[in-house]
Amino acid sequence: MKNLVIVESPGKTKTIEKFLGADYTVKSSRGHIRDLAKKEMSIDIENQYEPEYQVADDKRELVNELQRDVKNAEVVWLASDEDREGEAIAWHLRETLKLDPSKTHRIVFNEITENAIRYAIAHPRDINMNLVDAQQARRVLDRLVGYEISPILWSKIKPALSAGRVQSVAVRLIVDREEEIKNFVSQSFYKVNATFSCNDTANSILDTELSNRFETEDEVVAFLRSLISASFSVKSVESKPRRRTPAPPFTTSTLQQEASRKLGFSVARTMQIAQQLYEEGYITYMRTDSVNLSEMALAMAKDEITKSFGEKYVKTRRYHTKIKGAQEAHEAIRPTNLGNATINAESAQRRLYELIWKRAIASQMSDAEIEKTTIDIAISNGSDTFVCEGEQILFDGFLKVYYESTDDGDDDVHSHILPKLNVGEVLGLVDCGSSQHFTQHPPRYTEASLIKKLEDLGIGRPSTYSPTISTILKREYVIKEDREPVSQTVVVFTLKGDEVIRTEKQEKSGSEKDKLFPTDIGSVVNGFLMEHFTDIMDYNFTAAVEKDFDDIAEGKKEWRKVIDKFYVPFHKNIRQTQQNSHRNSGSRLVGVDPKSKKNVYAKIGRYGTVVQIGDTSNEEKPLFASMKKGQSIDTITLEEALALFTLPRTVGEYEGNEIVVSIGKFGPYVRMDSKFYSLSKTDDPYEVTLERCIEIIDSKRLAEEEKERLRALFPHEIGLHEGEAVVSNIGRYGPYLTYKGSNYRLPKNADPLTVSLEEAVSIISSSADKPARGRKTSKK
DNA sequence: CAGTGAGCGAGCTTCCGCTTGACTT
Repeated sequence: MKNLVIVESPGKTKTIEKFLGADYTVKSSRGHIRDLAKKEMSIDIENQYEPEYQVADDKRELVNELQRDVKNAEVVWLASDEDREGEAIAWHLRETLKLDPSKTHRIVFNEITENAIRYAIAHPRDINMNLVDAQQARRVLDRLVGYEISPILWSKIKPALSAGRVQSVAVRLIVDREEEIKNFVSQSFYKVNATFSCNDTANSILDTELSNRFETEDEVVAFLRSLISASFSVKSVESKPRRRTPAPPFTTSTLQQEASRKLGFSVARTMQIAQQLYEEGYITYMRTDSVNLSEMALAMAKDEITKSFGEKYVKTRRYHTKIKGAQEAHEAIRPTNLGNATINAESAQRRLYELIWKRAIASQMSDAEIEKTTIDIAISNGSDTFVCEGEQILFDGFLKVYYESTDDGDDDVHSHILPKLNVGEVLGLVDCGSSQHFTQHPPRYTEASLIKKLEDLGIGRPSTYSPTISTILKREYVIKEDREPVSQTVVVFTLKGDEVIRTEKQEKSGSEKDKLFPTDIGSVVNGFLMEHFTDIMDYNFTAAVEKDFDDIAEGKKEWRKVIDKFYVPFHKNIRQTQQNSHRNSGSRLVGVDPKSKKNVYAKIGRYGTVVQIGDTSNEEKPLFASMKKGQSIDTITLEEALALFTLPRTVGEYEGNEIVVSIGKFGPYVRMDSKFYSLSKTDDPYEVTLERCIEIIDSKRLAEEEKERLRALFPHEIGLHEGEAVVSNIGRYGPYLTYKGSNYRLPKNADPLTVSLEEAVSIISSSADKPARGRKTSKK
């Protein structure tokens, strides 16, 4: 082997190998190959913050393999991404693989085309140690923050909690927003709407809203009364041309937002499906902060748009990133082949692909031209006007394929054509009324809108957005929940002839789906961090340290000095907080238990939120009970708290045995005759009836009998193939076949009892070249 | 497999950013 090229992502190796020919072997590092050792701090603080790096266990084999390849290569080309992390990966490779500097080159390309790669090979450079140092500073800072604050949380609040530069700010955003919502005072106001008739026979009805809004019922009634003797005429008709411009092609964050709004995908699901599309070669890399499209992509888009929509729809646009701290090592997310408007794949993949295609294509299309018309209608005895707005799309441009959603759900641009009217024309009032509205509190975050906010603040990176959400959910700092709409009384006034009629109606509003709410633990941890680590919780902390990292990358600062300047006061604060702060369980006195006359508290216990009867300082040990889902320290009532102590609960008898309901390690259960039966998610252990318990017991027995019956049928021999038995079976992961000691997965819905021998053989032979998951492979 | 929570003390937990495999019955 003459040349060894090492890139980050294995998805790229085949293509690059094809471009470079037989003299080059392309391998991938699969991201970072080594990191600070996981155990303990692994930073020698006494020795200028010297990091202790270690190859992770699951990277050992890969590193050995690269080591062998390096021995056989004459020249090694380090082709990791062109950003801070990529530069560090190249350096770690050089250090770990002990590469000879004279035979090692650093190259970068941000586009996988033959030209770009050949150009890169022709223009190698050295590893940029300033950039590497900036990465080391970033890494060391994050470790110091995370590994010094987290243990304080363990001792002061609860074990196994965590804090970090990114996750703690993400939680703060959610806690702060909840606080805003709690303090929000809804104001009521009245809108007045009127419908007029005119002489345009094709379009004779005009829906309008009054330019003024009212605060009180009296004002509304007075205004509506004044209309009884009024006449109405067209005061002005104004048309203004407007242009709409397409959104740039997707980055990780905008893809997550749109997939959430348009397809209802969670952030994790979007990334999983995007990964599949990337691996199948359908799209470019999915973790990127760049909106840039390659010249090749621009040309492809132009072709496709010309072919499908005509030349008028083409407008080549080059986008530039405005996001803080963007590193732009990759292209924007786009289809690899813009000629494919869709793909033949399962529904979720296809829908995500189509979204990516539309967004990329639309970004290269002409502006939409819109005419916006505003009609003002004068009231003869008043100064307010009724206003009507309409839009007419003169040229649809990019709207032909794509319109970006907003979080308010205003999803479409459509023509709303107004009647043709002349100034001074007299109009007839058809009907008029007013209804009460309420100002809305700021919206809670969704996964995707939280990521957008973090991105705007320059916090986190495309590769960590989804894992950050997972972390704060896993730590139970936040929960993702729905809220049912609440019914509200709304006052409505209608002008009927000479009378103003007041009515009331019920309106539902405020329903929420998949929103992020802080938990008790999230609020308590946030409060603690805000009190003791104000600087790290500052929304601008990351932006400030990024400035330092940039200075290191430009050689203006030394990374160890930057870290020292941060660490000395930080560590002093850590020591003081450990010593001086009190244990913080978020405890609240709920009331007094009427039976025992002891205090009842709600607080964070070792395993979650609990209610406690009695004080810990007393001789007697207090009683504890876990809170139910949905209950919280702030809102639980004494009654609810005391109700938690009714478990274990005897609900009755069945077959001569006592039935007891309680909550165990694995959730709520029914116990009878020392056997356990889990309650389903919808059953409430405090409420569940004897009848329902019997139903649960019986259905579990039935299910077990059915299992027994099936077990007796398997393994099932389908027949012989080349003298060897083909056997079907049902395992933990669905139906599968066994043949010659290997397993082959059957399609999900296939019936392993009736599957024919031919089908089975074809499954076995077709998966011979690509091993199915779970198939036994020969071990070395 | 069907707790725990006080207090004693051992031993455990934790960060952010790069990137994909593990691979079962």
